Amino acid sequence: MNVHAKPRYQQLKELIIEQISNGDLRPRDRVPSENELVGSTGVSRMTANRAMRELTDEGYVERVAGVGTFVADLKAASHVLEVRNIADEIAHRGHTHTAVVLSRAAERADAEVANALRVEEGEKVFHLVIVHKENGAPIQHENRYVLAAFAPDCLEQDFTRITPSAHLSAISPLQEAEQIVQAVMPDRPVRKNLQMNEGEPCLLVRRLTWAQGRPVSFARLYHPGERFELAGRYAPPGMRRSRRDSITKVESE
Amino acid sequence: MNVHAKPRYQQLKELIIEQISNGDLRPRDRVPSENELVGSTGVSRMTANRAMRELTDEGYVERVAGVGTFVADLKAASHVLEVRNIADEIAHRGHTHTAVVLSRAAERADAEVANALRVEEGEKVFHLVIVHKENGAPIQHENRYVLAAFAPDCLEQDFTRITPSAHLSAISPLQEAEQIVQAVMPDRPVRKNLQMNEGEPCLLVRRLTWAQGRPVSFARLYHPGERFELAGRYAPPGMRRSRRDSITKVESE
DNA sequence: TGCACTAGCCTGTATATACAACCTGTCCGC
DNA sequence: GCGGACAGGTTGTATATACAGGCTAGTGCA
Repeated sequence: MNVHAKPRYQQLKELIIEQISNGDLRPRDRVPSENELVGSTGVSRMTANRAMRELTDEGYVERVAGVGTFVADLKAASHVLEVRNIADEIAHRGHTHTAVVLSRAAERADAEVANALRVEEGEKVFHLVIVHKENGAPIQHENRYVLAAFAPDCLEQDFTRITPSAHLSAISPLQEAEQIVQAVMPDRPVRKNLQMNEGEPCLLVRRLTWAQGRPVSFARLYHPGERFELAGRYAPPGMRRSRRDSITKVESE
Repeated sequence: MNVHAKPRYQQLKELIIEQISNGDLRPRDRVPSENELVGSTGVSRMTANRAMRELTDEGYVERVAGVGTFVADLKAASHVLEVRNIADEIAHRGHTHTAVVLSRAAERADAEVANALRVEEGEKVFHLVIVHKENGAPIQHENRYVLAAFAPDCLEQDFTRITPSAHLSAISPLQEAEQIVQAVMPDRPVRKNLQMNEGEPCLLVRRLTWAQGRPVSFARLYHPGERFELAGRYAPPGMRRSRRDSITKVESE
């Protein structure tokens, strides 16, 4: 084997992907079994197994023990948006991130917050309002509630230097998140804090974050419609494209 | 080995994940080498290799040949939104999808479309305007341009039965997509077609789709702000959560 | 005819072995 | 003192082998 050649399992994967792409193999078609691939390509069964296993993980094929391997149905159009930490995004563009803490307080959860965080009404929470700026232009109005029990020293943090999200991660790795994106009209305080024109819409991201098996933080993130874009790049499972290609972009000025 | 036990490589993965979760292993810490794992757990090196390789794919650890394996840095907050085919989404909710084709025409690409599709100005494209409805309520205004060379029989399709996206997939599997989400105010025709109130914002998804190595379609998808939400659920790489958990949801009425 | 069993293929996992490529620290010669 | 060669550990890949367990079709018996 040529030293500079791609690994065999990778070559085999690309061979199958090529046949799927150009129509030689269509959805539901049977893919040669591992032993057939051993016979036709000369690799060992373990190598064929690895290739097919990775194609399974990547969504190209489906396998049934005892039956065979089949080309997966097209997942028609499933596109992905990646939403990154605001400070990281800004840094990634080489811009400077600053933040202004408008308010920080310990509160009792009202009905809406309690419902979002899955706790009893009246549970102690910290309430933060922060405006994030990119090169001085306001880009995100963060209205966040943090479960006090999870982050007891939350109010002592310097949120001009560390985002609440980063502080939460530092306490315990974030397990998962749910978020909802909507277009809304900002209320007056949000509009003024983001220095938006009247009649301009906001992109609103509502995000619920889990850690240690329970929701620990709920945030409403408002972004000015004219200056903010969520961008995502999607490649089908296994195109071996770096995850880092997904970016979130801001149009500033 | 007990017949009913989980595979050994899986047990080993969970062991490492547990140590990362509870803080025994912290980001940048060194993870035992494959040979050390062989010694401490009794599995073969190939089994340890598979476990660590999958942990790498799933983002828990990073490996450097010749050096070792290290716990990956927390990707602070990287959240994902999955955007699915509109007809699938509606069907998934058990609602009925209908579509109205407002216009279909062969055109020459103007500067903006040509730029988006990376072709020369004047290239032949098909232009479709379709309103998608969920249980009768307009939910998406689709303004799409399709490269004529890629889908020559595009204008003959019955787009009340098959979405343009599905038709494109049928020609050739879609390779990748770029999309940008923004909050905007609709122009008059869009507002009327979506039966929106004046002053109500739109969620605008601009999507560029690749197939066979080149962009083949560019679409602007407008959604009424008050009735539409993009929802995403995110779990860190390797939580073994089904991809299907990610949903896009519409609040209807 | 109908049913149970089995042969044979398939995937899934586990192991031992081997070699290549990569990285780092050390030792030796200049 | 400096630099290069080298040893030893690490990951990455490839193979042969083995056995378990799932599924199907066909055989053969009642």
